[in-house]
Amino acid sequence: MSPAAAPEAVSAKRTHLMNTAQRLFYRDGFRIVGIDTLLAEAGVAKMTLYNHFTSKDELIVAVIEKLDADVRTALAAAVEAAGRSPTRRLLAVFDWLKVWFDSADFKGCAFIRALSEYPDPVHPIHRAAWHHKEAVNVLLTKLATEAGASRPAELAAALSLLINGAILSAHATGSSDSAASARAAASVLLKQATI
Amino acid sequence: MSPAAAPEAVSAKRTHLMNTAQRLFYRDGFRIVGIDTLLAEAGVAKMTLYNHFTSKDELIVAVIEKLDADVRTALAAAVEAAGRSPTRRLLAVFDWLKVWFDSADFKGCAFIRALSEYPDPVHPIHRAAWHHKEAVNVLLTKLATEAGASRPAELAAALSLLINGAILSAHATGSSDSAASARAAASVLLKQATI
DNA sequence: CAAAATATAGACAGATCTGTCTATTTTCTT
DNA sequence: AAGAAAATAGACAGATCTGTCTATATTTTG
Repeated sequence: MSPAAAPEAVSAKRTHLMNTAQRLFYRDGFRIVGIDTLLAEAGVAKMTLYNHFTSKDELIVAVIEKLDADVRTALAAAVEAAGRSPTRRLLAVFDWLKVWFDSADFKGCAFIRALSEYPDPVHPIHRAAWHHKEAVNVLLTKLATEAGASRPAELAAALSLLINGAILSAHATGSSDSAASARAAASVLLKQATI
Repeated sequence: MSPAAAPEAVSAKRTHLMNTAQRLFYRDGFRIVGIDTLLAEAGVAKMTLYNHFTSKDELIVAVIEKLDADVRTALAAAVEAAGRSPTRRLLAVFDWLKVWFDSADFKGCAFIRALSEYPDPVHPIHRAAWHHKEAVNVLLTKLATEAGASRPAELAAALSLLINGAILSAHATGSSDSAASARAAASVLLKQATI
């Protein structure tokens, strides 16, 4: 009724475009998927895209930021579902990884792939992708603190390395074994950090 | 004199082309660097390229395989230079990482970036890149065995995750700190594995 | 219902891409 | 010095790319 009553869903077309973009970019790659392919798949006119985004790069950044929010929400939910034991909560991250690795359309990490497709560290897409990894690291630091690690930031840094390494390995091998390797290593590091 | 006397250096032009390709691909990316750009930079005719390689993809695979050999040689040398202590030899890998991260033109790992630019796991470029990571893992397993790890393959797997995670982090942050994080974690895991 | 905002199809520009072909020149080998 | 092999420049095809523009149609809003 009054202005600013309905944020509306931002725009159905915009959302649909971003969903299709996310799916195609993840399946085939950011650079290889062209605007025309995306528009045909989404069934949306070209000018609609360019009315919502000034460029393909801006669309990619928007997709990455949306995915960042979604992944963080899912990860936080997985941690919550693990109960109250700080150790279990921390290790739940690695169980969550395994489930992800075993999912049908798993093709690595969209953020890591974005970092690599846009290797210039000052590129907005590169930065947006890394921002997600930093956010996850903040969560890990919190979990490490709650688990009583003597130097939580240090433990979280190591866990981040294990996680990203495990994602890479799972992508290349098609196996989810790296989740167990990472979990086992994380468990050792956690014990060592809480002595 | 007799046939097969001189493998020749395979071909000076071919080598020069591959060197230029490696440099440009690493600097800017495999997909973004076009054949024409590469040829202009190398000062080589297009038909020379297509006489040595059937396609751009084949050139990329050749570049990756050459880089694989070079990196493995450098890594082995770094290990040898670390002396005879098995622990020192294993941890030398992480010191070598730090030097690499701090080098002027460091832009992440060409193999990881190739994996991400060609995300389809059956793509020849993806496979060639992963082959390198497997070869490094073999070296790590050997070092873990010599260091007396009870389950060397398990330790090597964890070290591989730390290494690849550290490379990603160094690329995105521009800092070599992740080498120290990975080294510290590796040290803990090694001690735990040799109790 | 009328006005304003949004979406449409599709042509278009201009650049780029990989790979092929040809005709000429340079380099190597004997 | 002569013949074979390798490299050259550059045109060319045909496809693709991002982004712009226009004129029409649809949807939303007051």
